[in-house]
Amino acid sequence: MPELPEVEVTRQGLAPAVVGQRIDVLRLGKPLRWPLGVLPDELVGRRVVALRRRGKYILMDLDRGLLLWHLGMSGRLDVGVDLPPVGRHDHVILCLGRLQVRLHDPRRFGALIYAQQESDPVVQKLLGHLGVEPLGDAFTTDDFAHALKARRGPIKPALMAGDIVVGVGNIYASETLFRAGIHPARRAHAISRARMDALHAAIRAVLTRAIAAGGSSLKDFRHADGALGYFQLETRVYEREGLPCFHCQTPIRRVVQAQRSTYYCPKCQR
DNA sequence: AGGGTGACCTGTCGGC
DNA sequence: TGCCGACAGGTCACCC
Repeated sequence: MPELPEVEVTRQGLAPAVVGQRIDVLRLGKPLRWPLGVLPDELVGRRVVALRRRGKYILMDLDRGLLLWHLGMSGRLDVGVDLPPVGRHDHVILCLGRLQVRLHDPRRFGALIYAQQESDPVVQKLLGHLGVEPLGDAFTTDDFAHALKARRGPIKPALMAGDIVVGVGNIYASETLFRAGIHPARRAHAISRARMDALHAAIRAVLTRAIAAGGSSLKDFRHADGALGYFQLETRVYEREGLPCFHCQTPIRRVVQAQRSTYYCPKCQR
């Protein structure tokens, strides 16, 4: 579910509540994608120092070590002092004083991992191969064009792979390609430099706008405080198969690429 | 090395 | 109503 905007909105909502707080209890429910890597009891007493984001991971820095959170496809973090009773899909419960943080994840593709430091092999295995942050200064048009030139496959899976640029998942890949007027099956290296630049700009614009809208709440996603995101009201092609393109009225098409649905306008995108 | 595929897990929805 | 397949925001290991 959560792509970069949803993870960033989650981080922003969680940070003011948990930074400076001390972990009193950590309870684990059904197993997630990977084991925690430490006994929960050993984390008791540690203090949350900062919350960062790298791609779709949330890095929770503790006064000793760090916790790496991932929301998978269906995960969300709920935070509050008065949350409803624990449900069957609340697989991690973190108590910080009266405050609770819960990882709610029906499909359990999410993860919570502990490491002593960011340079640990466990962390590097997950983060080491990631591309640049799309909203940072390191995401330049020159580097982006250079990386795309080295890809012979279709642009949409290349965009989602995460080794060129992070955070663009299935919704935002379709949306950014629509806004840049690029057909999702176009070979990456064959896109003109001008259109690569347009895609670069679209990635920044769409992700920035999606964060401002609070992310996309399709099924499970909610902010840490339970609020919904509204970017799904602004999508132009995603899940709009057969509906008229907002620009030219041509019916939006759905195709499958690398086993994921792709939505595009056959007239506006070439 | 890039790119495709299956796997992980649970829930929902549409068709018969 | 019940069953069955398709599909859902991610990403890893594995194959060529």
